[in-house]
Amino acid sequence: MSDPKTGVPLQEEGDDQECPRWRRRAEARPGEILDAAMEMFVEKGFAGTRMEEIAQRAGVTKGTVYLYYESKEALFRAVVQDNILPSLEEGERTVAEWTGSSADLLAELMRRKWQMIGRSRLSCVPKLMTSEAANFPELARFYMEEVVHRGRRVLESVLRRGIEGGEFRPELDVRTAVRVIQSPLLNAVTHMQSLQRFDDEELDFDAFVDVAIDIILRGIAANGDKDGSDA
Amino acid sequence: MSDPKTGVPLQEEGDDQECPRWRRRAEARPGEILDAAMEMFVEKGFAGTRMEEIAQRAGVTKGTVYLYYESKEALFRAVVQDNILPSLEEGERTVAEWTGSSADLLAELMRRKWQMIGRSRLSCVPKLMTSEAANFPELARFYMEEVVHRGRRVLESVLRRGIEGGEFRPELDVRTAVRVIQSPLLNAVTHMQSLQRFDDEELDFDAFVDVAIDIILRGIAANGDKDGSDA
Amino acid sequence: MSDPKTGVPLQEEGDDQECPRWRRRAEARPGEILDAAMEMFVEKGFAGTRMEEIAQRAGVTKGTVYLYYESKEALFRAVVQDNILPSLEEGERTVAEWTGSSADLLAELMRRKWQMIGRSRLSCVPKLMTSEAANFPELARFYMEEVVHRGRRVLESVLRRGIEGGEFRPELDVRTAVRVIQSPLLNAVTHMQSLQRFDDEELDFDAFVDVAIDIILRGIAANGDKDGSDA
Amino acid sequence: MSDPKTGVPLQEEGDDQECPRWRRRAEARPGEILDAAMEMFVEKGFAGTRMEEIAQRAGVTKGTVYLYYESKEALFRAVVQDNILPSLEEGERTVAEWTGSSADLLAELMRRKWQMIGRSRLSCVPKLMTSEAANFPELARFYMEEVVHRGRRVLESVLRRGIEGGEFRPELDVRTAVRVIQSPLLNAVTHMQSLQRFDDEELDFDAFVDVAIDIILRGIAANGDKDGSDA
DNA sequence: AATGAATGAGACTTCATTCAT
DNA sequence: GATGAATGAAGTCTCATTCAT
Repeated sequence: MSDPKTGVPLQEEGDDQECPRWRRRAEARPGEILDAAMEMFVEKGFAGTRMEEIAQRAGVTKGTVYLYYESKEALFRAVVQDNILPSLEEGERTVAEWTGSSADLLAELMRRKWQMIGRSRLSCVPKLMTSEAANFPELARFYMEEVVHRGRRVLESVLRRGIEGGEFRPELDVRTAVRVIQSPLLNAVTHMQSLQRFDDEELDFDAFVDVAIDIILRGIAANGDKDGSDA
Repeated sequence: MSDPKTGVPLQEEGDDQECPRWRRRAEARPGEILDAAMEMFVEKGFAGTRMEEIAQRAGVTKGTVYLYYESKEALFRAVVQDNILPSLEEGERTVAEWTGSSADLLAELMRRKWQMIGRSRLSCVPKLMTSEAANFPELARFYMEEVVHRGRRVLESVLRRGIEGGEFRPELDVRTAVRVIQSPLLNAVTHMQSLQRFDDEELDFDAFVDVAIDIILRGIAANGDKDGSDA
Repeated sequence: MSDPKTGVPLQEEGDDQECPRWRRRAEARPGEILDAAMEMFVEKGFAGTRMEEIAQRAGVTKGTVYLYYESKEALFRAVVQDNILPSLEEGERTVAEWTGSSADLLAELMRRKWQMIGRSRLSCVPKLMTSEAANFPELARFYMEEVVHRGRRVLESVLRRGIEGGEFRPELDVRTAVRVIQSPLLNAVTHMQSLQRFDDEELDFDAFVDVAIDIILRGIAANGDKDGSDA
Repeated sequence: MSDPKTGVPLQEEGDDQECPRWRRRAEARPGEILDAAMEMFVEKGFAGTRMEEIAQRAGVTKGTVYLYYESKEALFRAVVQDNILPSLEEGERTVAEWTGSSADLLAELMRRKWQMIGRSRLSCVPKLMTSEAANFPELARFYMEEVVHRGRRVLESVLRRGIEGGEFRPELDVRTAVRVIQSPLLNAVTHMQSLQRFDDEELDFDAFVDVAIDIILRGIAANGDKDGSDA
């Protein structure tokens, strides 16, 4: 969780003990504002969003937003950071604990990521960072290092493990392959947050993930083995 | 080409007849302005870009921009449309005329698209439309129909042809597979236009396209045939 | 004393009769708030001071200030009036009762005024009125009449008495001379409240008063007598 | 002259050569705005003045002010600096070149200062700096050093010269006396800029200066000589 | 065709004031 | 009596757009 006031990451302070009734509502505020801001930023972009719209959508007035976030920029940073942080270690743990085949691990990672992204607020981040990178260079660097690079490392380790186990083709250029493998999900999420509503050809996202897994696993499988994770 | 003044698609008007010497230079203006606008819009987004920055980058003053484009919105529409239109029929012609294998056709299409996109101004469009869709709904619909859907139709026809010819797996869900297949390139282009500069892990785009083609062709190949287009 | 609520001058109302124990502390509040307000107004000016700063400095919260003063303006008026009123008749009494020489009386008045001003809260008033006159015309008129003009009358009477007694030069333009005579102290007080802290050349205010008295008394002394009050 | 944009002192640039007709007006703008700002700042203080009022008084609109001054603060700094700078060396030159008596020199300096201050825009500075010192500490320091201290040095040198020449009393505490001597004029100027309009007792400023000179010169004169500069 | 001074609507932000607790 | 969350009017500043030259 980041400090609502500045948007800077923050370690826990244990000051939640005594809490008058009427603060309950107050403490929910930053969350409501954050959600409203996220939706607006995704829809209209940072510069295209008015603070008043965010306030309205959160059910408060302009001034109230400033009680919790000291500027529009701080609010944007908070949207990105608060939505990223909870999901950071997720994938790394799964890989470390996995005992099955590498193909199954890869499939599992993609499905899980899909679930997490698709149904949580994390899904806004790739679209936001793509759109606003140049306007928030600090944040962009943070995102690249703590999210993108870390995500790549995880996938690379899975690929190497699969190659060593003879599951995946040994001649694969691991670093490049990882980027290819990430593409379908990344694309789907971004599309969902922007052009989706103008696309009259609907997409069954669960089916999409299955097809992506299928094609990728066949695409990287070693010779004799062309079974994807779901026959 | 769209009418510089309104940014609305336009069929040729034969009004170039009388053309004093000094208009030559003048007619180069819209192009310079368009390029400058494209760069700024990609970098900072529509709302985040100031007309004066565009003018400066184009080497003119603010007022001059308004001689050619009647508003900031018209300029944005012109950037998108003028960069889209030239490439529209491209793929369709290639498919219609192709006589080789479907796998080779698919690989050729991807490489060609890459060349076109990677080296032309078209590459800005996916990023722009992703970021600004909600702010330009008309344009978004136009883009979805005339570019995205048409592009899908082309790839679908290639897949069907490959399936009929026994090259690709018959059980493929064609419409979904198309979206998976498009992802790597789409992703690469978008990344290039936004987060790339914050990514210290460089990427050899030509290699990336080859790996993507390789994985995809293997991923969709029918049983006995797992050769990608370049062994 | 002015009514804390409105800042309007007020004759005593006998409403202090019933007074529970816990009001004791509460009745100290206006004083603390008034002092805090005075300091802030002197430092930052009326418009430049925030109610919250005043509250903080007084050790209460914003809401509490409004329990005692109905608006920021009322608080400002109270600062000025409450600091002026106690000192109003002071000088007049001294003159009426004086039996010594006029030169000594003048010196005594200046020293006493200095003591009163220099060490009391009255010293903020000239600076405040100089800075905010145009924003508080009512108050400015009140100040001019009840303080400035009354002060001039007092000094004029001293001068006239000295002239009649042959101590001071008879050709003196009394009304103008009074203003000259007032200048050094007025200036010192104002300087103390504003630029003093940026002045690295310190000033011994007691010595300053002595020098001022010395120069002035010599400056206005009649022929044979050029002794200041302190030889 | 300070750079209109930032308010920072500036050395001359000789770029006035070719000047289209319509720039004439434009180049007068900063001056008009500066005058308007000066009047408003003196009247209402820095925080109490609205940019729109300044614009209106200068006969332009809000936006225009920002073409010439990048912020309200920069405008304030420009008001102070542009009004101070022209008068800086003035007094020092007079003293250096003087050949008459020290008493006459002192009287001349005071009269000249009065003329300069009383009739020029410089007169606003003492009031502004007194009121806003705490809000513009940089400027306050600049003012103290370049104006106040320099002014004191000049007067001190005159006093010392008079003492050495036997005109003024040798036991004078020069540094303190200087402050006493400066008071009347300083006070008059400040009063004129603030409380004057609420003071129904008018003051003949020229007479005031004469009386001040008279009292001061007698006040500091050595024994036998009690002639002011004007018998 | 080109300029750049000027405009003014509109955005971000602040802060005096209110009020439920 | 005291609090501090909430409000919304008002102020600073920006920038798309216009227009005289």
